[in-house]
Amino acid sequence: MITKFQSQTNPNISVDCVIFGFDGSNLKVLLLQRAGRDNLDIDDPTMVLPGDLILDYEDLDEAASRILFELTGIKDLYLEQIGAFGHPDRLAKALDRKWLNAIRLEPNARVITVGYFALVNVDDYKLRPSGFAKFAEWKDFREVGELGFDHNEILDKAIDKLRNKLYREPVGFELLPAHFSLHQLLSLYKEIMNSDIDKRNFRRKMLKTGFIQETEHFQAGVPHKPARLYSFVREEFDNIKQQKFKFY
Amino acid sequence: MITKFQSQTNPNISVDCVIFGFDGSNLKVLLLQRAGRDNLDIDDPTMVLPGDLILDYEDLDEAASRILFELTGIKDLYLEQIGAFGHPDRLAKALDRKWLNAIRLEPNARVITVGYFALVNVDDYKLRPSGFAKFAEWKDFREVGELGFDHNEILDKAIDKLRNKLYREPVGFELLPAHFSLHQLLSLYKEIMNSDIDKRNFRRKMLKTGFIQETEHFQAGVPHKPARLYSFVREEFDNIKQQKFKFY
DNA sequence: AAACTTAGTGTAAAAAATACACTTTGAAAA
DNA sequence: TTTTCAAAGTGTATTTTTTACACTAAGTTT
Repeated sequence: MITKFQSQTNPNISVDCVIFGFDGSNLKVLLLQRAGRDNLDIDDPTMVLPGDLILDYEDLDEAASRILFELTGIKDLYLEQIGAFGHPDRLAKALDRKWLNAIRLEPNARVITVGYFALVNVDDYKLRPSGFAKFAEWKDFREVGELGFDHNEILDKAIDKLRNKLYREPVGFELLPAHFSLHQLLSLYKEIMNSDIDKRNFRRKMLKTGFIQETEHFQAGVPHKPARLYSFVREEFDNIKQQKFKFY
Repeated sequence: MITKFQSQTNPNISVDCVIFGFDGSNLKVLLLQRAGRDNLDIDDPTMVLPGDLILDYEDLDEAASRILFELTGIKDLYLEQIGAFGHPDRLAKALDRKWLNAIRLEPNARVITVGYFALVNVDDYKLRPSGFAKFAEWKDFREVGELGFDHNEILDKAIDKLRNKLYREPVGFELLPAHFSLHQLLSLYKEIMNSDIDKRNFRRKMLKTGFIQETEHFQAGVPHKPARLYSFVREEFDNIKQQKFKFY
């Protein structure tokens, strides 16, 4: 990912992706170990977000899609820009510099990065682990340590954006399989929003929205009453979307 | 603005600012005519958002502040990043190319721009019109025509962000004088949100928030009962900010 | 003093949010 | 086959919020 096409890349602009996944109880972030053992002989255990310099004729969104595809094999996943990060010292830590010197054609170039967050269904991801998977790790978002570059800042912003988004639109479905139980959905909301939500009220409210559709499928292989599975009907949501205005 | 410091600028990264103002009934955007008559002999009537390449050791926010200061003389104004815009063809229109060739040291460089929106109190702005003012224009945001580069796209995104922001936080105060009537505030909300809002309900709701404080000042020079003026108490808002979670 | 213009106010009805606890169902174990 | 276990699934009453709606009050101008 890193050394390929280096001559066609723009040395000043990169894209970094925060890939969120949900394992049923915790919100996870996909992290990479910066120095893949076999690419390089520098010993650098730093974890980072997946990212790369952009190619010369590539739009920013395309660059993000490319990086995500190379990493997960998933083509159409939910992707949203977080914003640009451009502090002049964002690449100034000692280990960051060492890595840049080993890897980049222009290690001293100033780089602005554009952050993205992606939502993936972890099950899909497991289907085609890429060559990177060996050095990739799903990490509980609350337990992420110090990352390379300014990636902690990007991650924080991503979480913020995700919360804000979920507050306004039902993006949570992107993190779940096509058929999910209301319990799964509730857990997801609780986890992302970091708050308790009443089960009965949640059900009522969700079902009333009209974009959660009952299916004929049920949970399987559980040692208790299996829950009915539902699916998300995007069209219904799109209809409803003309939200009422509500101000502070 | 444009020719100054050109050798210290990064040729690949610029900042563009959408400056919003409110004249009491309409939301305005500050536009510049791209070719200042006395700088250049190219005849280019294209209107654009104020913007510039960033300086080598300047953070993105700093660059936006600098541009805003140079233009308006205002130092501390509300500023928020919109995001990065990087389509490979964003500078490809014929007039855009002509302008770049006339102005830029590296006219063919790919440029990613980072958009910002700023909220200013138009009264403050009037106090110190800069040298640019002659070629600057406050334009009703609904009546902006075709701008240079991809600036229409940036403007659209800015309006979107502003609405979203206002939906969640009382940023409207940034557009008003320190003392304002509830009527002014209501007009502002109606205009930005593009919707009718009931006067009595608005008053009640606003006053109940606790961050609108009654002052002893009244409107002056109006041919009718003068309205009481209020002020915004940021601290109160900050206290309240731990908003309840509400989902779709 | 009359006319004009905007400021400023209250109530009732509907909708939404909240708090709260027991029964049902299927699988597994006894 | 019965019992146990674990999560699924359900309803109601109260409070809060939202909405719709029209007249009086207070200055200024004529």
